[in-house]
Amino acid sequence: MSLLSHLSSIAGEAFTELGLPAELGETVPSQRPELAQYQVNGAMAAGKATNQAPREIAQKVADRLAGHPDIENVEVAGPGFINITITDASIARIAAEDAADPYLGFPVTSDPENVVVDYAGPNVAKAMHVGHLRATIIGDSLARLFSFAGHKVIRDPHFGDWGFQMGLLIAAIAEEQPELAYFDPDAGTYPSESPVTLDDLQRIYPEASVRARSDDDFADIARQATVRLQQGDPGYLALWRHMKSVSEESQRQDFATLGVNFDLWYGESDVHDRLGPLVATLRESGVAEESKGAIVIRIGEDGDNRDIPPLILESSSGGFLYSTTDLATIQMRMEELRADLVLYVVDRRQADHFLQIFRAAAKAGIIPDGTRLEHIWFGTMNGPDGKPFKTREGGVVRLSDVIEMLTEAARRRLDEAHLAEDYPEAERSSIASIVGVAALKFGDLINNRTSDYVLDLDRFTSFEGKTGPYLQYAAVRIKSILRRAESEGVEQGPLLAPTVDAERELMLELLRLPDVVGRAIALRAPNHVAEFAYDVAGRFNRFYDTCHILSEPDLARRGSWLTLAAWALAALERLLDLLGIEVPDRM
RNA sequence: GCCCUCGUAGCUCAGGGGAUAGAGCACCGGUUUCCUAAACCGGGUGUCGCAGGUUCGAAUCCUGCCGAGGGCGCCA
Repeated sequence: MSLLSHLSSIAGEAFTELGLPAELGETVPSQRPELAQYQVNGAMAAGKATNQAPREIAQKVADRLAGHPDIENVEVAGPGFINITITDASIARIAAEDAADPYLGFPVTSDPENVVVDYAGPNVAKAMHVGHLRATIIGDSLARLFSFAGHKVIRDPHFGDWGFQMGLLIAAIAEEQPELAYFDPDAGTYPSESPVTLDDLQRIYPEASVRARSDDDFADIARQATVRLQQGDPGYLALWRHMKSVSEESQRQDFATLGVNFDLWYGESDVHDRLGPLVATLRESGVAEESKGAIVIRIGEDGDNRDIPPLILESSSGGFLYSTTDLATIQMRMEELRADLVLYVVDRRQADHFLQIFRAAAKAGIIPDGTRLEHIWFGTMNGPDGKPFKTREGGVVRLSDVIEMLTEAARRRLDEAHLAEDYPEAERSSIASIVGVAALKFGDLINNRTSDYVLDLDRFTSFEGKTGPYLQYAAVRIKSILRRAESEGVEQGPLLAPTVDAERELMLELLRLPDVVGRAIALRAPNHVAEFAYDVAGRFNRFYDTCHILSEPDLARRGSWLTLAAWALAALERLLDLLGIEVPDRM
């Protein structure tokens, strides 16, 4: 259960008895741990509302709380803070409940929803690069959080495979290699081998993209190619399949390295059959209209503080765009997936795009009441110069290169510190990989989603202090104790009321889990989980230093400590899992 | 030009209208016959960009200004 809601309801009752709203009893962890464990601030707000002295109200509430069996001490301080310390017995009692609960006290929802998480956003012709990193690991963590909370989560990377970028690629390839069968209207059959590699595509696409901006003729050819592809030209489709599959192959590998899995692997092209009918219907109903040769939905509303451009469904050359497929994808997610909530984990720069899409979807009547579409935006990951992370040559940094760099750093750490020297080679390299990925994910997820931050490789590869490996190390230490306990026949016992500070503080920390996870979900903010996991690991490390479990002579105490360690491990592993971080058995 | 986001310790960043604004790194010192030292303990730093406002109370909410980044019709 949530200890804070338990305390809030006790305090709320005290306020109710005074004829005041129960919400005033909201209890939070104390900001002054040397004074108390928890605090209630409602008396000050009540004082204002009822024109009474806040301290008097606080005192009346405190008097009522003082009689509660769970409360050890209650004091009024300052302008009207109510400071609460709970009894060690009640800590142990609630701790025992949470420790035995597979959900660690978190109240799983009784009303599961279908939650679609749209994240990662891989594209044809692009290997995953560091720009995809945040979307991938934030999205993955959010998917894990909603799943833990009991919702039905559908993860879809929403592969970008159907827009103008395809026309650009086809046009550029046609120019470079006009002899290919794909461009011969009479070919009929096409090679089974791709004519291009991912490296080719990564070279061709940026070139074509830049060129189209200044070369109008080329841009026109690319637009026409887009339309021809979308209309089903067999040669273009055959080439498109090759480009799609070489891109996908490398991306799937990167996702596998990161431990990220999807439930669907849909792309823009999968809603292709919906595009024409959707646009036609919207024209008929008057939602969409022609403007400057294109078909658009005007989405401006009264009260807007600026002009918001219309959503373009069909370009003047007749091609469908990103916006069209996105709108059709919403329709598909409503009809086929029955989505109640869709989270778009996409960077901040696309805020206007999603504003347009969401408004258009509402205007088009394709989202039922009660369904929420949310753009979960995040800031940029920058290099040490404060600008988006690039190689020294100015190119994008491949995600696989970053992962490799971190894995190597973890490997060096093992070698230099003479760690794990007697482990088999396969295990050593597995540890290096797990630790490297943890450093990467934690280093990102510890930041507030909405901040830009600097990816400092020195910091990411230090593996000390507030890092992923720090958390893994704490978990590994517990695993080691539990292994030894088992081999020595030492058994876990019932949790006793804590007697030493380090023990009590670890318990109180672990009791926060339900509230922290709930808050992370409500705010769609994995950094709360990351921060909390760090706090738990820190508390455990202090406990580990202070209380030597296996040599404890008091057997009941030893059993209780072992249970506490097992609980801390379960919490750490769960929290790290919510961040998408694995824990090795030893490191 | 309009709009959005951000500005907190030397650096990188947390921070939920509440008390004395916190971590990590860096720097200095200490801890290992004991469950993994990737650990633990101690040491000090702030005009919370600036100026107003709301509030019993503001890093947090509002307004203006300064600075940085981003977005603004057929790219995604």
